[in-house]
Amino acid sequence: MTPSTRYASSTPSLALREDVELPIAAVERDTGLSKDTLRVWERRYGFPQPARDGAGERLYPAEQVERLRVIARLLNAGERPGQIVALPLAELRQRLQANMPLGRGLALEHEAMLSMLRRCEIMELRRTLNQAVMRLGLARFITEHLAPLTVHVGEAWMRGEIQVFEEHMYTESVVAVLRGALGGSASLPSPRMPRVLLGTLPQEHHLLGLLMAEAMLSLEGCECVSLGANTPVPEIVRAAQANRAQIVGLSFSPASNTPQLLQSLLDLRAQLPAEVQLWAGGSHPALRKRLPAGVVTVDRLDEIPQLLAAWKAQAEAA
Amino acid sequence: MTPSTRYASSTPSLALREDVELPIAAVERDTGLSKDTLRVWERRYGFPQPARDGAGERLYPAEQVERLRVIARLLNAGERPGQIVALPLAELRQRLQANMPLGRGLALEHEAMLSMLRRCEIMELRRTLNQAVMRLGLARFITEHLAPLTVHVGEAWMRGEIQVFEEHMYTESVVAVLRGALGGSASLPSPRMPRVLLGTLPQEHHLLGLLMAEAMLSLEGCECVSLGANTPVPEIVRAAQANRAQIVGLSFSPASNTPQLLQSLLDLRAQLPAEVQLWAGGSHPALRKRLPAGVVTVDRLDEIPQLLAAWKAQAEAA
DNA sequence: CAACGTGTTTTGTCTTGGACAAACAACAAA
DNA sequence: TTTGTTGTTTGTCCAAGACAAAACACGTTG
Repeated sequence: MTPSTRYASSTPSLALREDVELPIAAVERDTGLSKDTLRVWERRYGFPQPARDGAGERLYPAEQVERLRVIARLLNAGERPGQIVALPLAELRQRLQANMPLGRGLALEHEAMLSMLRRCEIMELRRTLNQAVMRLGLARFITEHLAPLTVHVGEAWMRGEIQVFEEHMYTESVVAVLRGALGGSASLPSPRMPRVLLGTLPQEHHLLGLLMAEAMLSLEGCECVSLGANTPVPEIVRAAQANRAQIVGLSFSPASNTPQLLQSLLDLRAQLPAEVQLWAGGSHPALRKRLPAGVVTVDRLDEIPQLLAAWKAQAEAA
Repeated sequence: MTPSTRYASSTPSLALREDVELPIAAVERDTGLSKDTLRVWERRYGFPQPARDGAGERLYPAEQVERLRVIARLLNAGERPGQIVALPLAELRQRLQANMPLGRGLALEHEAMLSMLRRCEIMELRRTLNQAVMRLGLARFITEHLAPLTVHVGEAWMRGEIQVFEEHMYTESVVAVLRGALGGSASLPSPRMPRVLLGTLPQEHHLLGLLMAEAMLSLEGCECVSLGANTPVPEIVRAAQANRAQIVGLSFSPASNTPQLLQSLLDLRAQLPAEVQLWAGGSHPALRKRLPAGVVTVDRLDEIPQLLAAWKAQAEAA
């Protein structure tokens, strides 16, 4: 029923070797490029050029899959297939570097936390984070520490400097700290503030941005209902209705693809009542450009209080 | 890049109407059935039978999509396509009812919580959960309340009695409560207890079971590192190594498919050092059957203390 | 009764090459 | 700078056939 039932991740015995060859379904899963796209690239650009198994089915060498992964990232960054698919790996890597906004100097404290992450000192990391919450308060902690640190982790992952599992560990640690901090304070929602429904669309698994937004909103007195990651558009509409939400907030990491993002925002705006505001936030580049009418861009987390003030003004006018 | 860029779920103005027709990519997204499968069913079983647009492309009426959704659920429950695809909707619905183990009597308190969920009284739900934690303590709360309630929610979802967004809201609420409770107590890990690495494999998004396990383990004094949902096998191996984990715990919801589960366990067991125990838990039916050698089954959450005792005994012998 | 082969059927995925519409770039005109 | 037009790029869809893995049914053995 689901893709890749047949082959799974079967690397019989000598796993973790880098010379394994993946069938097309596995490559689709790993790179996010559809089977159709993989085949048409092969026809048009001559890459990838997978080997074939006994039955004539494609087998992609790990090296080509890696190259495809880099290509997929560049596509996300706005490059076009015809320009880059045939390029050698070194050239691709170079362009990736050029495209990155190249991380500015990082605070010493942040460096320390990253080093804890690399050394897998999870408990120590959590303790440090918790102390920072205590010292600065939750709001300042998020806007001044967590947001930039998370962006930096994301970029380091894009550059391949951080392993996937380290990024997972980071996410889990931050979730634990934030939820712990939120649960402890147990701020009561104010009746004057809006009910906010939060979520991310399908294909979008990063929920750190969402969680930080939830924290900021809760601190301002909003009643937040989160749907977590990966909720389809019609379900968000139903949830907004059922919760009588006054604002719907979505979060987009740089990973999600632009046309789908825009289309979903358009759909959502069309299906939500006009009096419900639609907020879009996250570090996706498309959010800096012009969005569909009636979508509020949340550029930075520390704008949230102002945006809420604007909402209140508008609500009182009506 | 990703599927359904072209059509998305574009339902221009009259949204939520039930007579819209969806293109094949949208149906794939909505039902989880691949485009190939949809086409081959049409060829073999005569259903679905989509209309065609001007360009000869399939357009599925909403009614057929709904029927496909029911079919997909029945497949998950073990039925076979040839037996059910051609059946009318009423018959399908009937089988869905028959297949369910029909929830045994539910405690009044649980009924109350479900009704809060349906009425979207999230804050009330969290408060009730938090009170139960206080009253019973975290361990009893989890084994006696949360575990059965979560199973019940999962079954209700399978039966279609609970909307997707309601299930998401439930998950988020429980995560908030559990993380809050864990963060508050901040139990220090004991040096005598094992370091445990937790995670779920790709395609497995349900992390409530994992979180409950993490709570139980932490209460026993284990140092837990969670990778969250959706971590590939090789990354789990790397993480286990980097964390010097002594136990690796995986969680499987009934949704994940059996052959992939078994293959992954086999892979993982082969790649982990022999002295690292591999635990598999969750409500997936395959866990009740015989698993690969060297995999410990965690049938119920309240077995965890005994299993830990066994681990300690074995560790001291070596 | 469980466990293990063996043969048959079911079923999802992969293959091919062609077609086309939406998205994009580039240039022209208001 | 904005707006419209033209040409190119690019991902998705279609068709029917082929095949291997999973599931089933059955008989046999421990």
